[in-house]
Amino acid sequence: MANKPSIPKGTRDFLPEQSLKRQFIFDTARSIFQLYGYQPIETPAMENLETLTGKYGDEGDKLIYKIQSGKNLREQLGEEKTVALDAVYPDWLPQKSDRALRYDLTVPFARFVVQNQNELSFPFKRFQIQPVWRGDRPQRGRYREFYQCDVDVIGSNGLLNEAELLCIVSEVFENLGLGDIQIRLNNRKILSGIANVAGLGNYFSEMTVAIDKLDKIGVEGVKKEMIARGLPAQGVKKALDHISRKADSETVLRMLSGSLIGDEEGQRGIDEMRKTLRALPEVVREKVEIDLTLARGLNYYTGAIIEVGHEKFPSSICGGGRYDDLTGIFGLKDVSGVGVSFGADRIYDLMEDLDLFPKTLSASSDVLFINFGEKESLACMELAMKLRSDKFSAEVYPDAAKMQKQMKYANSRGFRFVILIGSQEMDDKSATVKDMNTGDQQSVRFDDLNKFVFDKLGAE
RNA sequence: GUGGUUGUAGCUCAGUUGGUUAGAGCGCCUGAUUGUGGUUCAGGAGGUCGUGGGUUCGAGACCCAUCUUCCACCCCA
Repeated sequence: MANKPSIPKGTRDFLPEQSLKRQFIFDTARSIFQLYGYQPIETPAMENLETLTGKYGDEGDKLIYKIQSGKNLREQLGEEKTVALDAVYPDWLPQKSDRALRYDLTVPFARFVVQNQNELSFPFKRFQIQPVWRGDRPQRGRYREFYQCDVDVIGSNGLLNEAELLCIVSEVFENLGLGDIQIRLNNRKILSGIANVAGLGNYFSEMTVAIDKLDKIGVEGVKKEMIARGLPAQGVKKALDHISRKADSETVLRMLSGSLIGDEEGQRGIDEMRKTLRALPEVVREKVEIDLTLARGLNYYTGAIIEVGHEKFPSSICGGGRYDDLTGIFGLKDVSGVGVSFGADRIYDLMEDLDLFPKTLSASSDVLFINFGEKESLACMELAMKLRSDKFSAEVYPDAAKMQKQMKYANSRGFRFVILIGSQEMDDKSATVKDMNTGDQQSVRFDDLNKFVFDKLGAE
């Protein structure tokens, strides 16, 4: 082998054991999504570049993976003519890119809805479990290729949707064994109201970016950052006074309602928040906390914003919100949506740290037939088929390899039973069945094999 | 994108101020046990020290570049 093969930075291979754990997360999410009536869809890994650009903010745009496609100018013009141009624009000529790998599942979903609107009935509830790509620097919990599990409902303004999504969030994590998460809820309209009242209406995005770091760098840190970004000091102080209030949600909302008098948008936000909370079943409501510092960078959110964190994990493991006009960009007006996205890979890392995956996931097969030669192995093929008809997993070792090698394979793969059928057993029409846990072995008639395995496995 | 960090056997890691032939544990292979794994014992294979340059009589170690790992920032699932 000349050079060791490798994979791109920030991507990973998954061994069977890891893959099973990942499947567990996907399966858990999928079953909850379906329980709430969401339907699966899939979209292509790549989108036209123009579909994605401008949707994620300046920072996001930089992280979109562009795919070189179409004919670049060098090919069109020929090597000779490009030499001069090359000197002036060194990275312009070779790059012609009009496609890109998807950055998330929400924007492609908006595109999907617009494109397929005639086939869908609204409100349309879908889920989607697929990989996305970001040209980020890899770090713990951040990869360049990772899976998102998205649930969205589009074509409905009702706040019952927000409530339902919070229920889903709660149930998915409960089912994964991650009951001790923090679900934080905020509303962009409230933030907007605070900005207006504080006289920071023109600095909305600067303000949100800064206050989002409040739990990390503290009030003073945020103040410094906002002033460094050029916000008027007076407004900064005012805004921070509103935001850094701590109390139970009803009290916070009442106080906010007082301070945002006269600001229509802010009042609407408060009202939405109230209605959302009121719609939550008690078991879910007690897990949701209002966090006025929650901002979220994605600029398409217009109402509720949701984020889920865990104290043992540095970044959010799930997030989402309401977007009033994402489809508008693609030509379909007045269709509002809400959704959340579960970061499967971050959830995986966290669950691995906390040792939360069920032990039974290390799925081992039930039965291995030792291969003693052609004639014997053919009998094994028949018996294996019969075992599988009763849903026992069974394999026949493919080569008549040394016994020791076959037994070692059985051991490392974790088979529960090894079945030996050599010339002796062929004559007797009964198999030697070895229990790999105890080491015991006994003779079982071919006809009684299924029942034997059933009794043994059923007893545990 | 900015700053730092890591890379030695299949895996986890030792390797002194630069100095002969680069080590350990685990795993793997062979045998004790030619129809019995996991335990035990004996033996064995496996490394151009991430890659490419450079300094030096001499580089796994020092310098530069590049790739990769992890971390902080930015941002985010």
